[in-house]
Amino acid sequence: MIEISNAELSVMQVLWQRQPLSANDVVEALGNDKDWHEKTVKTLLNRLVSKGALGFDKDGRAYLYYPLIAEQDYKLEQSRSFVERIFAGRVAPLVAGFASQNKLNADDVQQLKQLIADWEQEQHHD
Amino acid sequence: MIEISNAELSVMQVLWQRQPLSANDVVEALGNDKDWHEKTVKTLLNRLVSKGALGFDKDGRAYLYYPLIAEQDYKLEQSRSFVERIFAGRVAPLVAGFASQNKLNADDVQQLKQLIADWEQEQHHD
DNA sequence: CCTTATGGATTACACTTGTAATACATTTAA
DNA sequence: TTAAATGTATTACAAGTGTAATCCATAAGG
Repeated sequence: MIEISNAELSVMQVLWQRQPLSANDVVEALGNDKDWHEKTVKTLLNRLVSKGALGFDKDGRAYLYYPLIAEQDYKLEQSRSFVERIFAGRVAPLVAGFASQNKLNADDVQQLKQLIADWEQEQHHD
Repeated sequence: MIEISNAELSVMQVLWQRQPLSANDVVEALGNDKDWHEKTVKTLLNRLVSKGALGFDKDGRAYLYYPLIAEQDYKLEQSRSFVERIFAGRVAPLVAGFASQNKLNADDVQQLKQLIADWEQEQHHD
């Protein structure tokens, strides 16, 4: 899988939200969170293109960038490898950590319950 | 928080399991999984000491290394920052990803249910 | 005692990453 | 029509990382 660095990820997030975008659009979209020079963002765009994470179409002189890898795929793979690395592949201990730090709210718990219900439903089908 | 690289983390895991250990013990313990030269492991030990992640006592000529940061603390912090970076701080979507890939087993679900039960119990106390 | 092996310390070196600056080719404005 | 602005491409440069090799002191073996 393509390696995307932290800084690059921020750029990907923008383009996962809205695409295609010109370099300037991306710079602007990042403006709120990041304090990056325009040149920095362009470097990141370039690197992402080199890595095959972004593609672009030409729009006159400018480029319009779009993601070549799906957000879902990327996040799944990252989760898998993170949980593998840190928790030997088990996700429950990670959630336990959140729980222990009071980082779970009612929404999270609601969603988790739903996931569990779905999972159990699934088991019955087998 | 101290930054620990991937390779360094493998060394930490060994010492979190058993401590203190000599450099050679660590090399040996890693032997199964990693195909690292002894010199490589010693470099990693050195870097971890520089970073303040490991300490050591002298045992004659050799050093006996031990962790200076707690496994729990480290993993909590890593989880927090990972989930922040990838899932905007919400843990449920991560679990959903695992669910969608059939990466949840009965054990995981059992543990999650328990966590939820504990969480709900906690709410009542407030 | 002298040589060799062994432990840690220092050095190496290419690649990635964060963070731009500079160069170069065109548009566009004056 | 010429200078300034603007887009991309190339170059920069230090810090971190993976992966060792070399150096140096000393302990241990012969």
